[in-house]
Amino acid sequence: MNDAETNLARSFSDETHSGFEFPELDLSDEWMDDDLVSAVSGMNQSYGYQTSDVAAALFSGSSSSFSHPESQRTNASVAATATASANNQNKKEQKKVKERVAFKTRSEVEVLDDGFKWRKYGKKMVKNSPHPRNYYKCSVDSCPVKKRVERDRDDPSFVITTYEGSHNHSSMN
DNA sequence: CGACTTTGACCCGCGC
DNA sequence: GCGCGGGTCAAAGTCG
Repeated sequence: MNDAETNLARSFSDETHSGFEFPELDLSDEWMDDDLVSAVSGMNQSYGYQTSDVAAALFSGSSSSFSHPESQRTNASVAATATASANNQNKKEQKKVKERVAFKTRSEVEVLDDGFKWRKYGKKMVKNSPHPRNYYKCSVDSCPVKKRVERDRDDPSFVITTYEGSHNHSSMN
């Protein structure tokens, strides 16, 4: 882990950021699954924004209801687009009830501190991208949450983080 | 010394 | 049925 990132992330929530560029949150089909897909984009900061608020809200409220006051302060812009799953309860939704939440964040490091501890368990090269994709699991005892991190194909300064499942616990302790 | 990364192999679903 | 792409396992290595 990186202490510098952690400290930055922790202290970031106290600052006030206003120069927030919101570069056209495009939900491409690549990561638009048939499940719930939400997207967070933004941060003119290269890294160190506070994702724990976002993550906490998502993990507690299951991605549709996102009215967390903290998230506004952190400039996390959320587009809760349940578009794909709105009229698509054909086949997948009956089998897979796992919620899937995708973030697209501007960052130069892919391991962002969201308040949880992650254990990497895999790395793969993806076909449509020159960048690898990393697979993480929550390292807390019997927590089923998985996380997938990859870089944007044509904008490597963006990182796409996909959470899957919800935590059993409040934090990493 | 324990917890975590790394990395190739294995597995599985899907399209041809 | 086979090959490919994506996801996971697990043994060995690394780090604190």
